[in-house]
Amino acid sequence: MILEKKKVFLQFATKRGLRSTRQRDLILDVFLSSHEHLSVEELYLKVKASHPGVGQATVYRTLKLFVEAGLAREMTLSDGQTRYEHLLAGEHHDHLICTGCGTIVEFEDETIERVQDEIAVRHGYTISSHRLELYGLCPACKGHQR
Amino acid sequence: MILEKKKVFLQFATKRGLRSTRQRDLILDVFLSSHEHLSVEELYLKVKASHPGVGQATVYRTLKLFVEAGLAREMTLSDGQTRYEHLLAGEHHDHLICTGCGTIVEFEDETIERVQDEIAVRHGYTISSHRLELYGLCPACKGHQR
DNA sequence: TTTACTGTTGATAGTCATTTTCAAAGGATC
DNA sequence: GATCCTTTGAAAATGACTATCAACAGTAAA
Repeated sequence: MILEKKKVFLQFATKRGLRSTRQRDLILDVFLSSHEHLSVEELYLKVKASHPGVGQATVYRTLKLFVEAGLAREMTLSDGQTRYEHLLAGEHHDHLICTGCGTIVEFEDETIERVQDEIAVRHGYTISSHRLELYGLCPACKGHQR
Repeated sequence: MILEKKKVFLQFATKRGLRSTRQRDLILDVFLSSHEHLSVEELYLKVKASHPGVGQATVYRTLKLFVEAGLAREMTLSDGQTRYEHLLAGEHHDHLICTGCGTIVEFEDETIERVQDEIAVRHGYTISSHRLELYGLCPACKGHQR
């Protein structure tokens, strides 16, 4: 699974004439081995923890490459930080975000996808992507409420 | 309709002990008379066109007041600019955004709203708001494609 | 209407995330 | 290993937005 993705990036790099460097390998490892929706800063800190020499500009640059390679998806929530999440081939999912603790749950719903297509057709649009975020309180945070 | 909204703002201002100033009246006029999804910068330019003395900090501040007054909604697309759109009482709508020319179409769909609620319940969440954006090419831009 | 009080404004400096710049370092190819 | 040219790290630059603060202007009482 991780190997699979490494191969994808390798192929992408080859096709684009990119060089293979320690930094890119390292950042890819850290990215692939984390399952959260990491912000660039968080990822940078993780990388720096094991390899202090890596600059954050490199992390920014490399994450953009992952997006181009189809390995990652950029997501901008309303907190002003760009996050990157794993993207499995052909997969689409949306997010349920807790406004209390920030927990993000992923979900997928076929009905919504279908209705979206209908709406697009009705307006003559051809959809290339979409973004759906539901904001609210998760079970735990509801409990803590006064 | 516009008068109605002005009254809403007036009431809000009174309740909050805000003073009525030329700048706020002006910015409200410009905001209410534009039907697009304006970014702060765009609105600032419109305001400045007729009244060059107004500072952009005031535009930023005033738009936030409109949100608090329930007249406007903040929306952040992926272009890094905050936009403000009109908000009618109790109304919810989503956006269809052309990746070619940036045109934004609003739509509302009851099925999607209902499915969203179901999903939230399934995960034990209580939804307070949501955001749905569909990105794609509008009919005009599809035509221009090579 | 004048005065005194206090909210508001505009200019500017500050912040924060992200991008650009550029010299030095390091892959890749011969 | 020499050469070429991409990549890197540090720091400066950018862009959107926010905070600061002295000057200004509503407002309500005198």
